[in-house]
Amino acid sequence: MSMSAPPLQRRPATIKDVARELDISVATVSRAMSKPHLLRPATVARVREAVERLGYRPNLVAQNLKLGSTRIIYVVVPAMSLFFFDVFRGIERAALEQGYSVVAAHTGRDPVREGEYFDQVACGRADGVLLVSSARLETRPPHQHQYPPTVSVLEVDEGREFPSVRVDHVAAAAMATNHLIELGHRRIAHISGNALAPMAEHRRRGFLQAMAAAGLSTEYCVPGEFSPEAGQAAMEILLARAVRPTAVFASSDEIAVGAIRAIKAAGLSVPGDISVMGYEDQRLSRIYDPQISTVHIPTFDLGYQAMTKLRRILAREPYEHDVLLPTHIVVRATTAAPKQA
Amino acid sequence: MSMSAPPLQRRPATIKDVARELDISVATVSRAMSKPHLLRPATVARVREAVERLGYRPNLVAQNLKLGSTRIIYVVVPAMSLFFFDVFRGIERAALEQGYSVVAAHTGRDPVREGEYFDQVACGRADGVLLVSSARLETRPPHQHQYPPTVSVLEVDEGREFPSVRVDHVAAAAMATNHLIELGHRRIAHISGNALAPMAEHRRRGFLQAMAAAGLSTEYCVPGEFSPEAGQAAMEILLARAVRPTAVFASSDEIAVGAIRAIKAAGLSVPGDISVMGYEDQRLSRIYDPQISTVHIPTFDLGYQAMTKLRRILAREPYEHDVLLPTHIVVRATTAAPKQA
DNA sequence: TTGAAAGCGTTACCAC
DNA sequence: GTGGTAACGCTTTCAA
Repeated sequence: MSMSAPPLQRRPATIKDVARELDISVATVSRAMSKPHLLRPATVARVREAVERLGYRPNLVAQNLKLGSTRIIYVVVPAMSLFFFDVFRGIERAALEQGYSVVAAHTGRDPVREGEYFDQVACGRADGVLLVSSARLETRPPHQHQYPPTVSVLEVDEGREFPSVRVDHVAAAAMATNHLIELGHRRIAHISGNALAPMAEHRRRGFLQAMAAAGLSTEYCVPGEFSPEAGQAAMEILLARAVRPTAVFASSDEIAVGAIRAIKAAGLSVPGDISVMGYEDQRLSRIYDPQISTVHIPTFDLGYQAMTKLRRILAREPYEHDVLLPTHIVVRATTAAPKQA
Repeated sequence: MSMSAPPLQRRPATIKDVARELDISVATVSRAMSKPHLLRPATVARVREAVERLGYRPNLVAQNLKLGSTRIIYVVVPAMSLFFFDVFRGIERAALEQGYSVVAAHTGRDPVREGEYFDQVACGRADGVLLVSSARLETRPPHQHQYPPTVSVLEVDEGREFPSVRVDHVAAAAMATNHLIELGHRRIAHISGNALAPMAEHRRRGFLQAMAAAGLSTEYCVPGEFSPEAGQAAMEILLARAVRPTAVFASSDEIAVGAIRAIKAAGLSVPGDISVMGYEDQRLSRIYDPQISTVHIPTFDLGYQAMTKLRRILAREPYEHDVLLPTHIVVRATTAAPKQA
């Protein structure tokens, strides 16, 4: 095995090196870089040449320290799923337009790591955070001291009450449940998402409300996780019941995929024997065979508007605290009226 | 619409505030934070209390400037796909163990943005970069001055020759093609990935080599992109041929999904009429119905080992320049012998 | 065990 | 137009 020696890394050139090289002051070099209109064009040209020759790049860390701003935004995401990355795309677009850089900080739904990223930003690493959903309040470690400018995306953050751009998951989940009820279903199951995710809780709540309003039993409500595997396992449990449900509202499209697998594996058909409703309208729900009926969440816009709001906050412009975006149902091939009404 | 006023943000406490509060020197406060063993326990306790009370957090930017290190790694990813995020998970795990923070920087396969992230790191924003695949050489803007410590993951970066941890995509793609050949297929198609992605090019090359070695025609090799939509469109073109292929090697699982959709839509069956081979072994290939035969790429290990290597480089320890990890074929439900041999 | 002060690489104010 | 220099918030050497 051939080992390489560590590469010799010469010290990067600083503003002083450039100034010394040209026998001018560092102030002039600095101005040539950021405010060239204040200088004689000839001077700017000389500096540019020397900068090129020495390979000088301004040290961003020093710049940040002096300026007190980084123009970086941390996007804190609980998990790496395509759903969250659709939100991220919207954020990225807005950031690009507004002169910010964004980086994604992944927490794996761990409140401790979430706290660490908040700390980094509070300590000057970035100007603000976009919190894409988050951990449950009760699982969080006690009292962070002071939060950096933050906007919640996709979901309110109960307890901290950050400004938000979100959808009403309770209402949207109720809407999905009502779609099933209106088709004529009475025994409707729900497979929920991760116990720690507030979004999962809110979707479950919407299901319970809609069922209660229709006077239906909620005995088919089972816990799950945001993954096809968990969806499949939960559905298998549901199928083992003496009296099976005729429809299931899954807390996400991924869960729906798992549920459909389980139903097919049991020799039943979708939606012939059992209807399946997803949530999120991920690309997966359009691609899957059969295509999945689901609830559309305007992920891109959510991200775009959240970043825009954060910019306003940082610029100390007025903003609306809580912004709600609309959702709607997308009926595809996995929901239909029950066989025997 | 109710507008909130900008929140009044009091200046965060600095080390000086704490020192003044206790009438001690900033040096002592600094030591109490990072080298408490050098101080009288009573002093440390007093400082701790004041820090708590004032809500002081050391400014990381200032710390970084002084120390010349951030302990942050930028993970530069070309696209937000689950495939890349499996790699990211491995990186994260290693970083956690080794005391680094990682953030994901997304380029959307844009060489300009890739360059910007490199610049940020070269200017001190992070200690190094993990380049997960990258843009093609010819599409890159000319001469960046000096690269920060970088490790290529998943693929070599031709032209810049960073140390790497990767797989041999040419060999792996040839392996996949040979699987189809060994099953008895002769008219084998290939749908390739994004033209700008080196990985797509290498997989295509592997296909061409294997076909040439078997003396088979490569007339069914068509361009595509790493998405189900592109896979579907490409497959439709292939199906319109006078003589159809009996098997197709897709450059990714996502492309395979699209191809399968097109085949089914044409009233044909997989693998009865046409076999489909994927690549990457994403979770999708296990979840899809039918489950997709594919090439397994050890994404997690790739990420883990790349981060470990980068740590060695930063610590100026010796390391192996180019590390190759093995791949293998996973035969599932989409490949079989052709109908009429 | 603690304090004074230099210095990390910038920017911006105040002179000239 | 350009230069000198203080300051951003921290760590660390040197002295005491």
